[in-house]
Amino acid sequence: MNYTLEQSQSKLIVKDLEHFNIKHIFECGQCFRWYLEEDGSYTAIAGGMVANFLQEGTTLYVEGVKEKEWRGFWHNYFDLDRDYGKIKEELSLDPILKEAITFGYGMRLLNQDPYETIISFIISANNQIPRIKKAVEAIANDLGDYIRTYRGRDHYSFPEPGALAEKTEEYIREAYRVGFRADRLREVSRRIADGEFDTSCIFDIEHKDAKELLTTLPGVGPKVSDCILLFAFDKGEAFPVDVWVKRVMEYFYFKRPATKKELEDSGERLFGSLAGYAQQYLFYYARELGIGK
DNA sequence: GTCCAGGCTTTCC
DNA sequence: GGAAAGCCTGGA
Repeated sequence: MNYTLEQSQSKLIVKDLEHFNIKHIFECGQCFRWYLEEDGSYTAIAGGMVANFLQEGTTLYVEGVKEKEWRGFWHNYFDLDRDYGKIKEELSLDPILKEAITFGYGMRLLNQDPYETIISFIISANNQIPRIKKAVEAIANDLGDYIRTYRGRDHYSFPEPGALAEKTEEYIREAYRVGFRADRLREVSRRIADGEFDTSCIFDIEHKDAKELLTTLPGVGPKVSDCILLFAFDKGEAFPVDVWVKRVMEYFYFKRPATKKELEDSGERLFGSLAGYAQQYLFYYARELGIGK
């Protein structure tokens, strides 16, 4: 993408951002480590950094990030090498998606840390976004490294797998309020820490095989697996079917109740290799408008 | 092999 | 008090 970077005193100014809206990006449910500040800016923790983003039009004011860090981390985190204009054009051939894209025009799929994403989405099962955010934050505050204090809040990085693997199920359940998910978090962390499960190889295998491999982890079913693949492993064809996607697909496309398999297959059938992008536009659209509820 | 009901922790609306 | 970005188990 052709944008320009400017360093102005303590802030980094990113100009001429296209297909980029910080609210759409953080509030489409793909990421849990962010805070909406009173001035409408977003503070996010990623890559061992705490950054604050305030968007005005196509300009982004960034606090806490140096130019080198933007180029070395945030550029890729925000998926800025991808041509969203082309993706949106192709998906807009579908009239329903055209509407969803008009609504969430600035959504981008973040490239997030694999382990943090795996843990976050195991926690997401049968859970609500505010609670998921609290649990992820509690884990980081307890086991992560202190980064800095910003607007009165202390921020910590997300820990390495070994840290959670060392804790007991009881401790994890009570300290982070994750209920029945506690032992899954411990076991998955242990497998990754011990090298039993190699996350890096998932980048190199195709979506279907990657999904099968991830679902061998306790707490990772088809939906959670597709979320992890879409948000951390660059698998744009992954189509996570959650309650909102079920609602929106039944409401707009099937116009009747659909089976689990019909819903899972509909991503590839309707949107092909862009199913994951379609899913995000539809999810944001459905949830913000309460469609099918 | 596939499908489905019931249970699961806790909090938020 | 029901619902929540579901998964796991057991049984048909």
